[in-house]
Amino acid sequence: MALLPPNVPASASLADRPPLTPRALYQDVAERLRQQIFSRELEPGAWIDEQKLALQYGISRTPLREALKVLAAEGLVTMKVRRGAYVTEMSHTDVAQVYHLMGLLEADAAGQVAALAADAQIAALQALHDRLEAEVAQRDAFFATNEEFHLQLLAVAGNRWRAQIVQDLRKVMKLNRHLSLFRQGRVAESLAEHRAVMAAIQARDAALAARLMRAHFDNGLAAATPA
Amino acid sequence: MALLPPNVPASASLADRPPLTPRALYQDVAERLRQQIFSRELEPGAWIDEQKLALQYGISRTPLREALKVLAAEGLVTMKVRRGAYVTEMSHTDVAQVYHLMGLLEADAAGQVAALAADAQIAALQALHDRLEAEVAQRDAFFATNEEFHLQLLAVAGNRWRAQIVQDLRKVMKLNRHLSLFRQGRVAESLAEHRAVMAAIQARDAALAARLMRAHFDNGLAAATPA
DNA sequence: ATGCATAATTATTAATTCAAATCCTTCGCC
DNA sequence: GGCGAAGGATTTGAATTAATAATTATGCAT
Repeated sequence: MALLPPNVPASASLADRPPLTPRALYQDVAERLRQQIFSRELEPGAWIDEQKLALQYGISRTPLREALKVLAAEGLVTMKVRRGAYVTEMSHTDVAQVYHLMGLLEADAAGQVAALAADAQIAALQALHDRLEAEVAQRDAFFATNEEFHLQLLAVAGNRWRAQIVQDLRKVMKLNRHLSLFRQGRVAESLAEHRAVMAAIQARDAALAARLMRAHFDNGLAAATPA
Repeated sequence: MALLPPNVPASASLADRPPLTPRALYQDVAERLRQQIFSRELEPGAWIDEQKLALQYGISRTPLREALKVLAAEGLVTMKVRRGAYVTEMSHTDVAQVYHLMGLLEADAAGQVAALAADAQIAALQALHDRLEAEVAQRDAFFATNEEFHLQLLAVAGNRWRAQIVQDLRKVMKLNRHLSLFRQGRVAESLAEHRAVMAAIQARDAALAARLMRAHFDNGLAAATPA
C-alpha cells in the first residue's frame, strides 16, 4: 500500500500542463501505467520492458523507473532483483484477503459516518446512492458510481490514512477483472445491501451500518469465489 | 502504505553481499533513511537534501531518489513538487487515526489467530508473551519484544496484505517518539491487557480476543493523548 | 550425444550531465 | 523607508551514458 498523504494537488482537469507543472512526470507516468495495467494491456505476470515503454512514452527510463517504484509500493507491480518489474499476479487467496480487509475498513468507516457525519454529507451520499439505483441496468455506469460512493464514504469518514489504504486495495483488486466484478445476479443483491447500509446511516445507527457494510463485502466475496 | 508482497528475499544474514546482490542499492538506502528518520537524525518537517545525502552515503542521486519514492509511498516522507522531499509531520489527529486503524486491523488478526492458528503457533506466541512478562523492567527490551509479538501475531494470522499495512502504520507511528511510547504507568496496564488477549487466544475465543485487542489499542491511544 | 564451462550479448542498475524552476537577494521606484 | 520586480544562485527533475550482472548460446571434453 502507499500511505501517502495528499501530495497530489487534485490533478487539474484542464490541459494546463505546459505552462505550470502541477505534478512531476513520474507521477503522470505512474498513472498511465496503472491504466495500462487495469486495461489488461499489461497483464498480470507480464514482464515490464523498461526500454520499450520508455521509447513508447517518448521519455527516458529515469522517470519510468521512479514510477515503477511507486507502483511497486502500491502492490501493482513486483520488483525482482536484477530482473526488472513484473505486473503482480493475485492468487485467489490474495483476492480473499484483500477483500476481507476492504470490508473491515469500510465497515468501520460506515460506522463513523453514521455516528459523526454532518447531515449535508449524508445527504450527498444519499444522492450518490440514488444515482446508483437509477443506473442498475448500465453495468459500467453502475460500477463507476459504486466506486464513487465508496470513495465518498471514506472521504466523509475523515481518516485519510484509511482512505488511502482502501484506495490502494481497490487498485490491486482491479488486477483481476473477472473476480472483482460481480456476477450477473449480484447487482440486484448488491444494490439492496447498499440501500440497507444507507438506511442505517440515515438512522444514525453506527453499529448497524458497520455490520451491514461488513455483510455487503462478505457477500460480494462469496459471490466472487468460484467454489 | 506500501502494499508490496514479499519482494525482499528475506535479507541474507551472512556477509554475502559483494558476490551476489541480494537486494538493490535503493532498498539499502531506503532502510538507511528509515533508520535516520526513526533516530531523529532527520526530524519531522525537515527538508531532505538530496545532494548532501548522496555525498554522505557515497552514492549518486539516482538510487537515493528511488529510495525516497519508496519512503513517500510508505508515508514516511512527503514529496513536494520541485521542492524535494520532507520528513512527514504527524499531527495529533494523524496519530489518533493511525492508531485507530492499527487497533482495528490487529483486533481482527487476533480474532483469526484465536480461531484458526495451530497449537504450536499459539505456543510460540505464548513464549513471546512470557518473555514480555520477564522484561517489564527493561523499557527497551520490553518495547522490542512487544513489537516482535505483534508482528508474530500478524504473521500467524496469515494475511500478508494486512501484515504489510500494519507494518507501514507502525513505521509512520515511529515518527512521533513521545506520543507512541507509553507513559510510565502504562507498561503494567499494557502488560495486563496483553495477558488477557493471550488468555482469550489460548481459550480459542475469537470474539473476546478481538475485543480485548481493540481495547488494548484504545487504551494505548487514550494514554498517549495529552488532553 | 550430452553436459558443463566459458564467452558474448542483453538488460538492469547506477552515475553524470543538462535543463528548468523555485527561492532569495538586491536594486530600483514609489 | 517599504514594497515590488528582476536577476542570479541553488536545487529538483529528466536524459544520457557507463558499468555490472544475468542469461543464453556456443564449443569442447567426456
